[in-house]
Amino acid sequence: MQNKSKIVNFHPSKDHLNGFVGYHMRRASKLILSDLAETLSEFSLRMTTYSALTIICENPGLRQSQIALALSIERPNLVVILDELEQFELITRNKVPTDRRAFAFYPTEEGNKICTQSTKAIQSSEEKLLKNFTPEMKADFVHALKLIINKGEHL
Amino acid sequence: MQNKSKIVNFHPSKDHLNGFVGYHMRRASKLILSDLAETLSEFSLRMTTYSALTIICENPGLRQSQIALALSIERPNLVVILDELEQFELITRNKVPTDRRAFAFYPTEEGNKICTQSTKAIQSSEEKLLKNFTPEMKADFVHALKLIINKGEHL
DNA sequence: TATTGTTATACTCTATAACTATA
DNA sequence: TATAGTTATAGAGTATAACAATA
Repeated sequence: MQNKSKIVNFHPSKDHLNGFVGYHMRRASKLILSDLAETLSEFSLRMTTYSALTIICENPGLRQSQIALALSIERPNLVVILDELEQFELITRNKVPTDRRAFAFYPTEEGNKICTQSTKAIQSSEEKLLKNFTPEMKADFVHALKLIINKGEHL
Repeated sequence: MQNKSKIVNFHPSKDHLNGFVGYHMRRASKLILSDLAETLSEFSLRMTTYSALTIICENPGLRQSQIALALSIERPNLVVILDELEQFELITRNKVPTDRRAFAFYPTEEGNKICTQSTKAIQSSEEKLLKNFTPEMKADFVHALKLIINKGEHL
């Protein structure tokens, strides 16, 4: 505690790290993502498996490459993620009649259930973490994040 | 390109991932941090070594545990980071007379130079990445990130 | 006893090259 | 020739336990 106050003292307005998005992004995302990971662990999910499950629940029939593209996950890494969800019987991997190379993914009943439950859990844990935010601030913040994401993808 | 438009079509307003900070945080920070990493690689720096160098340049005499606390880096991981900066002769590791366990860190002349140069490089690369942001939006965004960081640390 | 810095280690996330089977 | 999914692998970043030296 006495150490903490020292720290606060030496990274105030004067330092030029303060203006940088990337610098604060690293620390803020670490906090948010580890909070999220903790919440999701109750459902045996990770950030990546949760994202994949959700996008499949909301867009049944998606193929692997589409999921990878939508979530900014490299295809090789996605394989393990979908394996995991399939092992837990939250999704099914189905051959596509029109393209024998491809698989289409659908949520199971349990998958839909877990998706809904974990989403609620995330909502309440995020609300705790962002309780200093007004709804408008939160909306602006998410909007800013989306701007960054879309910007980067259209380079 | 034609695949991209499909993707955009299936993750629009309806999906509930949209409201989540964590979900977008993962993708946005990946983009920003990899952009940053690319810029810093010109100076043989990484995000962590850059942060450590900068905080040392701005607060000469800091000790290892203070740096770790300030940057949210675990002490064991910081060892390697400071080793690297010392090898490149950007900082010096000095014994503290009053506490023989501790080390105090100071930037070298070269360290200060690289710090200034890399900071300028980051500024211009961030400006490109955030060119859709007004100065006010950027300030609000950084403010939101800081709120998250301070919130999490005082739990 | 507690703390500073260290070593060793492990786990996760991410990225790339190369393969197979289909198209 | 290109694409979908896969395998193997390597590199970061991060986290924890245990230790030596010192407080």
